Amino acid sequence: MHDMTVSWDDMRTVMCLVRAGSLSAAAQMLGLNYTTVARRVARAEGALGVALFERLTDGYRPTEAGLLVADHAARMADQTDALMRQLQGQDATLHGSLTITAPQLLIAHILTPVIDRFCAAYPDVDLHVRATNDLLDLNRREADLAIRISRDPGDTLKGLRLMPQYSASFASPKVAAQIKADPNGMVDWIVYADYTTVPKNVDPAYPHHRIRMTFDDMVAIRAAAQAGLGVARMPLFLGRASDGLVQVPVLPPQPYPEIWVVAHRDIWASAKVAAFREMLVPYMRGIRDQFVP
Amino acid sequence: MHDMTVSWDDMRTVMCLVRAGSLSAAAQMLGLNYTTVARRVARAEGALGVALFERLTDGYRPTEAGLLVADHAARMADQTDALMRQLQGQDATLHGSLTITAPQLLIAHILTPVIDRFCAAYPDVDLHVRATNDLLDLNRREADLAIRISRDPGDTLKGLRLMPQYSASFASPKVAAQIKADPNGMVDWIVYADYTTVPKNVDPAYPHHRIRMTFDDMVAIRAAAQAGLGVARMPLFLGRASDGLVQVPVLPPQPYPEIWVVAHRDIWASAKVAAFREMLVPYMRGIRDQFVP
DNA sequence: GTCATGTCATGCATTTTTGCATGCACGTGA
DNA sequence: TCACGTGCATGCAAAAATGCATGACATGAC
Repeated sequence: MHDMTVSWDDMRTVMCLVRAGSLSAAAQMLGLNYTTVARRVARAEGALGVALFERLTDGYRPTEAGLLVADHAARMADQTDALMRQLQGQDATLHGSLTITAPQLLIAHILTPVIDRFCAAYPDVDLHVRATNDLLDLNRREADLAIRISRDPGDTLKGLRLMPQYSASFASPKVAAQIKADPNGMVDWIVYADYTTVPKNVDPAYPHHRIRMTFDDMVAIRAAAQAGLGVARMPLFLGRASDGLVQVPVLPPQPYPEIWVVAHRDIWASAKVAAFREMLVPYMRGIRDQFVP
Repeated sequence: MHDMTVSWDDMRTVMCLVRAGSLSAAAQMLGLNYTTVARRVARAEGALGVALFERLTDGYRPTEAGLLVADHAARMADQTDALMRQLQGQDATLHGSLTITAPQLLIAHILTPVIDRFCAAYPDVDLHVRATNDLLDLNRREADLAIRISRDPGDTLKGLRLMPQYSASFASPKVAAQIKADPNGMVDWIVYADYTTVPKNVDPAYPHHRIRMTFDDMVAIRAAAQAGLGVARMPLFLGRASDGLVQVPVLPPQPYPEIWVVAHRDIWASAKVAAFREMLVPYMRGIRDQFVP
């Protein structure tokens, strides 16, 4: 023991255990049995001659040395991520796996035709779609290509602006009729997350506003608006595509974050990513009027 | 296959194979059977879905992808090296392994008393001495501490100047007597490696010189001088300490590269390295007159 | 041509690693 | 207090990785 030669995979295991906090969680990350994690960690400690964890009843807590190992292993993981990207970037084939991500509602209302067409055109590509509002880490290849609603394509990422976008106010036809009948009445708003104020730039013709409720999810906001609970601000494409909603003039169309397609520089030009982009970009150009007033 | 999850140890194996050029050489580097190397490489290729090597009759030649993997693995290796140094640097114990390196002749004629004393004072330290003129890579922990004859302590290394040093000309007593008897006679030189000229700054009282032979090793040069084959330039400490050699005035004492003790910054302050330094430095101060005129 | 030496591939036995099942310790909440 | 969940250690059997032995092939020396 104490020969200072550790298996690199054992270092990776130590890193996962530090991050996960318990043997079983780390094992799940690695797709291993937790017993194996425990044994690998013990082996690493033997090889280094240092205790890397304190064994507590509620889990493994890293020592200073354990944190040091995990830190260096994290940088090794960065190297493997970079390698995978570069290999993927060199990949000139149109088969194998391609993972894209986009916000839930953009996929549901806008992107399904492109996805459908892409699958038909490239049947050998194994397309994975991750519909989430979370910003997946393209550096770690959680996705190869992302369609994002954001002004910022990101630092190590390459991006292309697909579309300008506007938001406006929408409500159920009944609520819309009430507002039209009585502009001086109280307008009830359904707002996103922790916004505690009514949107700015509302039309002065409608002087009275209040926030009736908040949600942290746009699907829920839309459902509430559809149910007649109030007025919601949302992107034009979404309000227009939603049954049971009509645009109301309370909030005139406002600029909203643009739609971008982004990918890591390393894989931007790879065959599968390029093929998807070449289908996506003209399609989005063709439906521009769904996004602007 | 082709799931893009490679074992880190397999990446290390690929790196070694790229560097070694053949399965057996790589296996020796890793302390493995060459069959294992071949199987790990095959497994990595399967996982990445890319050929990493061309199998030729005279060895494995890396493809572009293979070089890419090796490159990233090399940076991972840098991380492990840094980790080992930092762990070692934190080590406050006075037992375990300590590796020092110094030029062969410096050890033989100067350092043995220090080494002896150190082993006596710290019997729990497992001292390894690497007597070589090669500059071992302290970044890769080929040694923990080095005593070097060089003006430059190195970039990421920390150094302390131990001693200024001078060289001079030495020869067997018989040759020395001949030169003294006939300063105008031909002085035969034994010079180092590919030096094709007689040392500069020779005393003008001895006008005729020629290079009789060259060696690439100082031990051999000294032996030749001792055998009466000619005059050799060497550090003062070496000529003075060698039986059968006397200083000759052909070349007056010249400044020679200084003696430094160097270690990587990360481990300079570690207990064992510090303990050795604290024994080495005063000892060298006390024998200064062996090195200067 | 023949031999020696280097390379790699492959089948088989051994060693090592891994997963599973069981048992134990320590909390939490009924 | 007692059941229950979570987290860990350990013994044993299955699975995987490894080493060894053999054979094929190319190259260069004689």
